[in-house]
Amino acid sequence: IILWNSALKSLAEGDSPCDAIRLFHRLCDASLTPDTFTCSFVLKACSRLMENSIGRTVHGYVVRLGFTSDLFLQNTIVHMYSSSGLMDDAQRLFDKMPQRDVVTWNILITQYTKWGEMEAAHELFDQMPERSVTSWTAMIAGYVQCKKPAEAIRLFGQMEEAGAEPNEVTVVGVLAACADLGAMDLGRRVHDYLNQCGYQKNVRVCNTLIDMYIKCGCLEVAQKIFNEMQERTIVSWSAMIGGLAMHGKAEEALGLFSKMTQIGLRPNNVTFVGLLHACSHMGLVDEGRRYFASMTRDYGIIPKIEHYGCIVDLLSRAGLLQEAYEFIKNMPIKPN
RNA sequence: UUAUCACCAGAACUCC
Repeated sequence: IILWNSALKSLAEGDSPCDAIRLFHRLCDASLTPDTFTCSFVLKACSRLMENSIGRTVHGYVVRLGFTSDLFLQNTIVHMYSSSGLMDDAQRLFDKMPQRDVVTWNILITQYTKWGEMEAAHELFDQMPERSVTSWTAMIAGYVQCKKPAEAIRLFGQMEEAGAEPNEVTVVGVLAACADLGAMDLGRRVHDYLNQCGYQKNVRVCNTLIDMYIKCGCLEVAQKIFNEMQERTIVSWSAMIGGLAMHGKAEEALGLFSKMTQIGLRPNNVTFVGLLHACSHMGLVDEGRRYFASMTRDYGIIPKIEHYGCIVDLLSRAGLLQEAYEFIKNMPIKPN
């Protein structure tokens, strides 16, 4: 069963979680008895696929196998229901659980925020017996995601008052809120703080810092952080390219893009939005068209509505209205 | 041997 579990784990965490479910069925057919680990991996696969009907079946197995007192597994089930849209089922299970831990609460809080139900999330947050850093972070990130950055920052203040230590993930949320608000003063303070903690080595932290400085109009600092990063991801590059475009530095954006491809990093669809945006603001019609073509030809990226939007924008700004109109009429996807 | 919670980048319109 251990071997099966290991295989299940990697499938559940890989890019084809439905294979984990298939394997689980084979395991059952082979009349092996799943243990708690087995169940947790299938449930994880279900969560990732938003497969709540299979998830419910697995929940049934868990009950039949007598695993209901395993808190770890119960939490996984709460996660499965809530992340796949069945908040009511999740809440019902939560309500009748004989014991809960901070993770149980965090899961439900996070999922309420994901579905935009900040009031419900906050109510749970107020009710929970003890809060971990994750609880605070989940709420802060939730407010950011719901476009309430001021609330996020207010909560961050309360977190400090409560004496909880923010970690890397927390600061990402706070920095994102600063970016949305253009609150560079607080952003800088957080930046100082994270330098002291050594968090500046974290790629996601740096990416968010870059984004924050860009949104606050401080391109130089963003660029400096980008240059000094020990390791960059596609997000780092895309943020920087998009930032340069945002500030009218199309040449530099295009230059950075070619540097990126030279080192063999593959752009993704977001990178192309930034690039096309740069072209559109500089009136680089031909370049824009070339990048648009290269996107699919060289990188196999299927353009989405936002890419078509960029081209329409590019053509229209350049005064090529007729062509823009033709382009819309010929789009293979439905224009919005 | 293995399991559960939080975090990063993107166009156009409006406002700033």
